[in-house]
Amino acid sequence: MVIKSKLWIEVEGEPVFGRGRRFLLQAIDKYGSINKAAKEINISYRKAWSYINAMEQRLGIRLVERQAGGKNGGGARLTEEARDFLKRYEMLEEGIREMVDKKFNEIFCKK
Amino acid sequence: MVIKSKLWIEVEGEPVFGRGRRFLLQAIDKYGSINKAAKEINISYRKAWSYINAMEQRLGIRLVERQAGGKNGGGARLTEEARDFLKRYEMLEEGIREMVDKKFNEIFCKK
DNA sequence: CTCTCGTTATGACAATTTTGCATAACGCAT
DNA sequence: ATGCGTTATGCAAAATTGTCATAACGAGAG
Repeated sequence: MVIKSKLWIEVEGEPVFGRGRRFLLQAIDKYGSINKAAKEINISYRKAWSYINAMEQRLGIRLVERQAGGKNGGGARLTEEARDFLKRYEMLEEGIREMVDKKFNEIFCKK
Repeated sequence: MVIKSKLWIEVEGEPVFGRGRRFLLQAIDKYGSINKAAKEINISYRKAWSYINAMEQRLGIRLVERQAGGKNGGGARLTEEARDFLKRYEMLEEGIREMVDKKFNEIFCKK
């Protein structure tokens, strides 16, 4: 029996950011490619692309600069806005999971 | 832009308890009927029934005593185990949402 | 005894969402 | 021109979720 928690941000009732999207952006930053990033976190390119589009549309911010074709086939990189958003989200997530786990253990396991 | 959080308990990778199931059990306790409880929280009886079955099977605990037919057509009531589980879950949930909201405001709204 | 009533119980089908596949377009390098 | 690895996107398949219809139940009324 394990505890799970999820944290996400919504705009107009639609999710725009959460742990999965965080990992996706981080991986894009690491590889400079949506394709490689999607492989890294085990989702399809299709899904990654959908995520990015939805995020950008909902937030009204450009998060990922993309180029199809060119050197090495092209690639993608994060905008400054994306980095800022990512940084804040990381701060938000920090400590929450640990707190939840601790509480769960106290209540369901100890006694 | 709003923050959302979710908390649930899994057994063998399958969800067995969360906020929705909590409301369901509480409503069953209140009305003595799965049917009425489902209406109260706006889910179909079918879904409520599936939730209960899955919970009981995964936890290996009987949570809801049911009777079809009889006085008033029958009904359902929580077992002691269900009440205990419910109580612990309420303790677990308590304070977490508030903490998340506070953190979110500090990070995303203040500045 | 038979009928009624409001339940629980379940199967079958419909609708929606998610996932995966195929393919086009791009632009630099060779 | 051709090849390469990307981004971009339509479409179908698969999985999930929701809805509806209907059976069974058992006390109580008549």
